[in-house]
Amino acid sequence: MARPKSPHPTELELEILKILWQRWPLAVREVREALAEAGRDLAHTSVITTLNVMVRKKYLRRSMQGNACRFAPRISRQQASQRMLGDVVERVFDGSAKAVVLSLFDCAELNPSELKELRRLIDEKAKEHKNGPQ
Amino acid sequence: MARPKSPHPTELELEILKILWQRWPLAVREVREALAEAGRDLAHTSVITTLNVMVRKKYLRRSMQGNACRFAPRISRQQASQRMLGDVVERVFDGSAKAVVLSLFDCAELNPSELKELRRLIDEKAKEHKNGPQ
DNA sequence: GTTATACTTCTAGTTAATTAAAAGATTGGA
DNA sequence: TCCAATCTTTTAATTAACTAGAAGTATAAC
Repeated sequence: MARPKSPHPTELELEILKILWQRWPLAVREVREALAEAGRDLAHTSVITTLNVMVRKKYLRRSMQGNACRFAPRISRQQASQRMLGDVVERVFDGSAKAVVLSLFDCAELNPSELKELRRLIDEKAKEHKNGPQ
Repeated sequence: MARPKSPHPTELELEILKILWQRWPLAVREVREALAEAGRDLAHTSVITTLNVMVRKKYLRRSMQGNACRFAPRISRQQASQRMLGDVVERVFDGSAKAVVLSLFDCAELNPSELKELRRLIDEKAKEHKNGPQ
């Protein structure tokens, strides 16, 4: 076997998805401009190549508008985030949500109001559990 | 620019780190056996190559025992996990711990006792905040 | 002393990811 | 009509990751 392909959007692919999650469908030129604004200055052809790869991977959908292509996301932000987090939870933390939260305390500096917010989220989830998932 | 190198241990590298976090230092043969037990059956030379790459990347330390090499981790499990999670938090969730926890609810099925445990963790963290970090 | 064993280093082949030049196609104006 | 602009497709170069054969070295066995 050789280099295995990433099961998730790569760095550049994620940048592109973030752009398209905000606004779609976009022409290549528009994607390129947004990337440049985000500090990623690529040749037009580089952007096309990457977009077409992402279509092959089913991250994007491609449609034609005249002679130009337009691209739209095929996976939602929630879907992608959840899969990427789930992968880290499994692979790195062996599935332990507790370990994740503990690590989160260290890597994201949380102020008291954010902690309060988190507790509220958990209480809500616990209540939902008691009443059965809707 | 070409393919950028991963800022984190790759899949295989993480598998190896997990083995060495449990028990170290290990000879190549021992690492190979542990990998095989985990379902990853590699040639002896493949294991050496990877281990040496990991030394170059400073993930491992190499020492000699007679004519054989022995390898030990140079980064802790906590360090690695935190960096990998932190990266996902930044890149995927734009730094929002709240979004991470919400996603965690969906990707890790949490039973009521686990939720209770999580709340305890948060309360503890909040208290620590009130008293100032030690 | 030669041979088998156990280890290493060296070399190299494969695919994914990133980048972009070269070339081809279409359209709109001068 | 032909040229310029604007797209695309095709081709290809580079590096990381993964894998392992070939060859070299040293130790142990007979």
